[in-house]
Amino acid sequence: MARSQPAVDKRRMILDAAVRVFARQGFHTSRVSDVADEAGVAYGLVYHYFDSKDQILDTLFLERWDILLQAIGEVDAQAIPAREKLYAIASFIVDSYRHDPDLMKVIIVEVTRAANTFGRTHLQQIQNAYVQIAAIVERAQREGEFRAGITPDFAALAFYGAVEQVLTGWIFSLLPTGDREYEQAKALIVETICGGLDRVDGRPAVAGS
Amino acid sequence: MARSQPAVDKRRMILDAAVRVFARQGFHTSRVSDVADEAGVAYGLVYHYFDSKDQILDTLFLERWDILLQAIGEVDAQAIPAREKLYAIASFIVDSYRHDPDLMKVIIVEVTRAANTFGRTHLQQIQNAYVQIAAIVERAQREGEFRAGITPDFAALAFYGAVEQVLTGWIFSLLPTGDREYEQAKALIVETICGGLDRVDGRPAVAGS
DNA sequence: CGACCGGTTGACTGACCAGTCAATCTGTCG
DNA sequence: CGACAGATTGACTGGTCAGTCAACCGGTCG
Repeated sequence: MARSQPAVDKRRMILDAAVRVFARQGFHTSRVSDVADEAGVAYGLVYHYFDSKDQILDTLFLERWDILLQAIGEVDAQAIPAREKLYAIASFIVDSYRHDPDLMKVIIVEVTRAANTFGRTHLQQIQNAYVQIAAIVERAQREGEFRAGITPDFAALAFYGAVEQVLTGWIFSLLPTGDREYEQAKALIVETICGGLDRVDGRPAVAGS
Repeated sequence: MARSQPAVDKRRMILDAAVRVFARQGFHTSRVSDVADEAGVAYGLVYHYFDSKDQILDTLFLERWDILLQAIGEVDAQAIPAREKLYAIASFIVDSYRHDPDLMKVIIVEVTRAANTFGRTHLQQIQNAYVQIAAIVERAQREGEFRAGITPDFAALAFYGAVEQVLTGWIFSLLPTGDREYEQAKALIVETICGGLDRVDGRPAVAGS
């Protein structure tokens, strides 16, 4: 068996296995032994690399959320309309789901939407995303792209809420999945939040797919 | 001690105690003995009235969700614009929170947002709400009040997502609470989802409080 | 009074599982 | 080689609770 000097990264294998197990069974019905088995590793090794079962989930969440926050920051740094910024953020999150649905499922279901369990610990981190989105809205209002009257905090909540709700719909098979659906969702999220549902004379309807 | 023939309703006392305990500690860190103690009742009596700890939560959820579904149905039966229907639904949910924050916290945090635990069992029931909201949107589109192009399912998701996200904000103190805030939230949810964030010439900004 | 019964009690049990730890393995370096 | 260090193993322990159950209580009825 070809293996490099430091051997295969067992820590990484445990994290990857944990994603699969947590996605399949849910965090709190997963036993540490399930994760060890899935990783093909002895029970005790999990505790060589992690202090606790919780810490595994913390690690998964923080790794990914940092990437998200950084992506939002980069989007915001570009000189493009706010609507396009929101589209880029929705895209990033949707594509994250497309690329690794199990990981996103775990993060959303077990952390983000579980605010009284793990979310509690990471509330600050989660809120960072809202704050960044609110800043985008606030600037767009100041510059006249978005109308005033809707508080930026609120708009951020609604935007993030829509994104999370759509992912949740995919996760629990309430919505069809697929490349077409992913692209359509990005467009519809932005179109709903920015354009609204109201019919406004002279404003064209959204183009189909 | 004055007590009527059938004695005080111990079953109800257990349910009410459960709401307080689950809201305070979260469902899965609450012990059945915590609920019994809070209700001032012996441990075993809980199992006289309920088959399991889970069934207590199921009961709380179903009781309340039925009321919500019925309220949505009644709203939809009225001959008023869709925008007002959505406002009435948002009002109902927000007022439910105002009236009994602990109960709504438990329902949202432990059931609605916990789709892989309890939500799984009640997915159908939860989805009923989406379906009813989508029907409102669909009709409004057919009648020209809402523009076409945004699928009703999607609009329902975004609307419900915004409401749930706001409640979550209150529950975890990310948003200020209070009568003013509740009224403002109702208006802003509807204004965001129906009116959108975009500035549209000739459309007035939202009035303040 | 005495039998009966639903409501009520709380000690107890059985299962489960996170986390520990002593032993073993593997590789490296002098 | 031999000794040391870090990686790896998995049996075991301690604590936690959900759910059970045998006993008890207080009212009702014949």
